Amino acid sequence: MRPQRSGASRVTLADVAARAEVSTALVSIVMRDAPGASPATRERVRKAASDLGYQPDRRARLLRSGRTRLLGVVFSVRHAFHGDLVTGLYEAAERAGYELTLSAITPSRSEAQAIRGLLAERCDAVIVLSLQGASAQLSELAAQVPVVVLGRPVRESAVDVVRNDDRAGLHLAVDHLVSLGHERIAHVDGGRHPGSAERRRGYREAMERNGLASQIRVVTGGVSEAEGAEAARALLDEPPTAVAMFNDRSATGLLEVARGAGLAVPEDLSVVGFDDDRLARLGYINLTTIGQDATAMTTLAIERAIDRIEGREVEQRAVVIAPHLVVRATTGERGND
Amino acid sequence: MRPQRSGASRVTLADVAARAEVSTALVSIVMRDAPGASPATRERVRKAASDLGYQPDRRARLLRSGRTRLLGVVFSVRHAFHGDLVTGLYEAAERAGYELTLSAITPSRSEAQAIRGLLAERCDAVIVLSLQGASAQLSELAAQVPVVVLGRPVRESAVDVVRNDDRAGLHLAVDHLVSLGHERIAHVDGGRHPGSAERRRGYREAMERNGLASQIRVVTGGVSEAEGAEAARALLDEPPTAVAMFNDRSATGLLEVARGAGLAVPEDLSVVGFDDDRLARLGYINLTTIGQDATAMTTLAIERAIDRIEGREVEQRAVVIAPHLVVRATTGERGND
DNA sequence: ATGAAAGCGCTAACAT
DNA sequence: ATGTTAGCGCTTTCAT
Repeated sequence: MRPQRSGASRVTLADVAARAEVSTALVSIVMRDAPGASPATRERVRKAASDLGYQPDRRARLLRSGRTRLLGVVFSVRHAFHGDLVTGLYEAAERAGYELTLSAITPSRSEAQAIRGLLAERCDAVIVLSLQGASAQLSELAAQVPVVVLGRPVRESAVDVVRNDDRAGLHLAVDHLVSLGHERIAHVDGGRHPGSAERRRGYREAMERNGLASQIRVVTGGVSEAEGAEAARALLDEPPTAVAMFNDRSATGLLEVARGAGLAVPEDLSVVGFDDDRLARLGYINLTTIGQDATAMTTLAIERAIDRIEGREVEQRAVVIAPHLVVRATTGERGND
Repeated sequence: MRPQRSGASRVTLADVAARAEVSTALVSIVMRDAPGASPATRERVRKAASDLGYQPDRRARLLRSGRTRLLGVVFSVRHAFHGDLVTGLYEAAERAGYELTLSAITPSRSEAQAIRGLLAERCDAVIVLSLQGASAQLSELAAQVPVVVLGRPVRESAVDVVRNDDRAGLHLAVDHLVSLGHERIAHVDGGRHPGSAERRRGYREAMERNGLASQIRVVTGGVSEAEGAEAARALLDEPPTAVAMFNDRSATGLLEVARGAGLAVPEDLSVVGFDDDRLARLGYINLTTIGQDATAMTTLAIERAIDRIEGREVEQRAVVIAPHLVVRATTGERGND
């Protein structure tokens, strides 16, 4: 069977070399901006390449050079925040001279499948944005290739982790509410979601530090709008004056229910989210929230991956990034209640 | 400079062959499930491969065989609906024995850059999910590789298009509202968004067909929640009894404003969205909407791409898929107004 | 059924 | 500065 031509421009280095009347090695040098070619030749080769519409074949290039300068990224199509992270990863990778190859987790494609796909591409390292997935898999993977987990706390000692400081995030949220005069501050948590335990702890610590230990009230929530809405119903019997939510999505669900029940925000109820995702920034939601520094996280993740690839020593496996408070319209001074 | 080992399992075909005591050609045959090996050998080779944790190198494989069986997908990290499409594409590609490689459009990575990245991977075809981007680029691209545009109407005759029937979608929306007794039915459009013109036209046609030409009322909207909210304010002066929105996101914005203004949904106002995206399905939004058949669209897009790759004749460049009505909680019988 | 050998498009030694 | 040559890991004739 003859190889398909598939209508594509199968222009090779050799074609460019022939047209520029030089050797293929020289063309390779020019295309890579490597030293060892006269300006005149460079000029001529570049012209020939663009005349022919030449595109270097990444596979051949990388096959030959042994390393790929390719970073695999596992992400989920369901999380808006992953989109922000992917954005940052592309930027950071480009700065470092690396390429990115994406592999999605979907409802019908598991984290394991996504990772397998990446391994076949011979990435130099893998960055995992997934929120769930068995940690054991990660250890196995880490034996094959350096792994950096982004945003999720993992216990595995074989992988690097870059993540947000969830405890500090809830300290910020509670302190902000306290500074507005609130005392009856509840927390709707993330249920069994990874990270939920740490945010809960941050909430408790901050309440205690502010002398509000007796006011501690944790309601089981979750990651979704619907779970936030459900938690809201549980809170409504005896509404607090403020609530720190597990994330922005659940905060949105709570807002909807609270307003439906006739509570004005922030006059009757102040609400703080977590993530600062696109949702929170929407004009009509305009949610006060805890921002994760996506740029810092992605830059560090890429840096860390490259450190591993290039065999540099790394002092600590986990890097924790400080979050920041974003004040918008859903928090205000405690009213007379 | 020695090629980096990057700590990875650099297990090759040759290693497996050595361990199984056969030739590399035979290992290749077994790994590809190609005919020409005895069951006993197959068994032995497979064992050797798994003992060694062998992973075929896709680049080398594809480099040699000339074609890639690789489909490039350009998508945007900002659109939730693209996530659904990517999900479907993975499934359809797998059924067809093709691999997918993703290239994201982000706020800092243009459609052109995303496409360039794909070309360097020597995909056999490219599927573009982008909503914006210059059509001229697509023609250029189409000269290099078969291109299928998914979901966006394009005038370019050089590319294939698979998309939803937007006009039919608005027919469904209006007919549904009419069947509930509504007459004062407005439409908030998508502004300059591609596809907006066709949905507007569908709305007008359906209104006329139902003898409601005099009730036609089109308000400029957009694709986002904020734009929907703004349109809502424009409508509130003289609220209709029902409104067909450009999409689910803008419908959400409108819902928020309408409820804030004391309008009950669906008692005072019925609302129909468009897309049936995750937003619409959320319990507390529960939006009646027009569903696009993501599965059909993705299956057809993959089919079409493969038809082109394999040089089959294609009867028509554009395929239009029928949408369907999803009735949820935001539409009801017209009240006494 | 199995193996030897050529070569995909490219890069990296080594020549000149 | 430029050319020659030998592979990277795999698939694919073509022998056996």
